[in-house]
Amino acid sequence: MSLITESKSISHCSVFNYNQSWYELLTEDEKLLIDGHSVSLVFKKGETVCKRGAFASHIYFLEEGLVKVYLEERNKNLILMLSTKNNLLGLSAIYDGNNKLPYTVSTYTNSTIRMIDIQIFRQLLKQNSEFSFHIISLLNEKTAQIYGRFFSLTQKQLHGRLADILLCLSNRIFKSKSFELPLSRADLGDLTGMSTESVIRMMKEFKDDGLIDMNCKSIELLDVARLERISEFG
Amino acid sequence: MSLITESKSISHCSVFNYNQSWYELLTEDEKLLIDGHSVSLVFKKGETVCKRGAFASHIYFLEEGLVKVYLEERNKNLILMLSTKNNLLGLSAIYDGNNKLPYTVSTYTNSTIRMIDIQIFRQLLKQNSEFSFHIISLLNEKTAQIYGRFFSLTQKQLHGRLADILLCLSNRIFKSKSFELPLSRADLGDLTGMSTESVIRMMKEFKDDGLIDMNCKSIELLDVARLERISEFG
DNA sequence: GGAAAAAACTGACATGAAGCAACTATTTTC
DNA sequence: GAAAATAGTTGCTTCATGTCAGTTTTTTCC
Repeated sequence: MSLITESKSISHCSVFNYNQSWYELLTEDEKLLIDGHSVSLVFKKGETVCKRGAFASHIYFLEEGLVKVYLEERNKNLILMLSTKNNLLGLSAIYDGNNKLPYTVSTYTNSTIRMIDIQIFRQLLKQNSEFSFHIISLLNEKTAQIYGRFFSLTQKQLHGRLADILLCLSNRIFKSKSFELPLSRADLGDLTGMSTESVIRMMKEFKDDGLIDMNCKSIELLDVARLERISEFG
Repeated sequence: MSLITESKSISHCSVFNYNQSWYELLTEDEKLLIDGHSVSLVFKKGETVCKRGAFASHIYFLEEGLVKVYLEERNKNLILMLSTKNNLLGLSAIYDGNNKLPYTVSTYTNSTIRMIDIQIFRQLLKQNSEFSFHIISLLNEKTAQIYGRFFSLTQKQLHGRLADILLCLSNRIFKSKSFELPLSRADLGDLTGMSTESVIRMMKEFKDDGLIDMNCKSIELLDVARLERISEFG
């Protein structure tokens, strides 16, 4: 067997969707510690969970809902990823020296978020290496996804980027070819690095070409194979 | 004191430059294990150290030299980061399920790289939580940097992106306002997401504006304050 | 040390994609 | 349930940036 595998094209997806097995790696005592130092809060649609630059006081576990993780500066936004339930957020704030949040998180739908004391989380990482190994694994999976999006947004043009995001929404978030979009066109722009107007124009073009069907917020992918080709050839 | 700090602008740097303190966190036995399961190799300028898609067999510790970490696909390249000595590479390959390298690494200068058996490295991560905590910290620092570049390349235009990379080279790699560039203009393009021709034009513009002095491979930053302003305002 | 290859540069040109302005549709709010 | 705000849409214009084709300079290597 060759050491080099067929070079699969670079994945471009923006969703992170992990299971909660991290919790199962903790001992009973450690679980109690987490339980005793966390609270579950409900955020309404559109609320900000945490803000880039703030001191990181918690790790966030998204129990229910849909959120965006993004960077904002001078009316320019870049959505780093979308996250669905059972996903840990704020892990990136764990590093020596700096303990500020590197991104802002806000909700698309009403969301339930367990806020875990970051000191406790740190302590568990330092004492339970099975747990910290799992977290490393998790961070690396996220990083690989970010790399894919980085490539998509910097190397492909509008068609490819829009195809990427539509496929991603269908495959990873809604797990169906037709779905109701909770994001605005402006959000799709922040996700694909294009202007709102271009999102609209490009989506209309896709509709005219029979790639998708679309009626305001409801979207259906009609020709996935062709979308994948568009995604691949940029 | 406010919980929210002044929102410092998003860092955009592409270099990673850590010390080797990870090694000091190992016990004597563990150090011996690493020593016994690693070899130090010399790569010549321009050689490929590892290739995206290959099964990850090693963690790479750059003892000396300068390398680029990048994605390539269909004659499109994106340099994710540059790395100088005392830096671990290939950590991103450590995740459950998938163990393929997410990027390609090649050298700019003759480089000495210690290749550490990835299974041993994994084992140490699983048994020494101080060590794995440090690796988490390290991964997160890298991720924060990638976010900054992601923002730079997707939200700024050419002036800003070029200013970013020049400042980065000066501050983080060469630690001097004047330096001999080991990268080609095409590499600067892959680093900033612009075409080679645009790199050349933009650098000439910077030279004409008195921001930098430049003579082929040797570059000197003349007006750092103005470059920083250009970086900030995109 | 000189030929060949690679990298750097230049100008003309084409175009992808953003910005703007105006208008409509939909949602929120009191 | 009307008014206000927000989101979606369209055509037009502009400009930033890539592409191409050609020249010059630098580097590589027998």
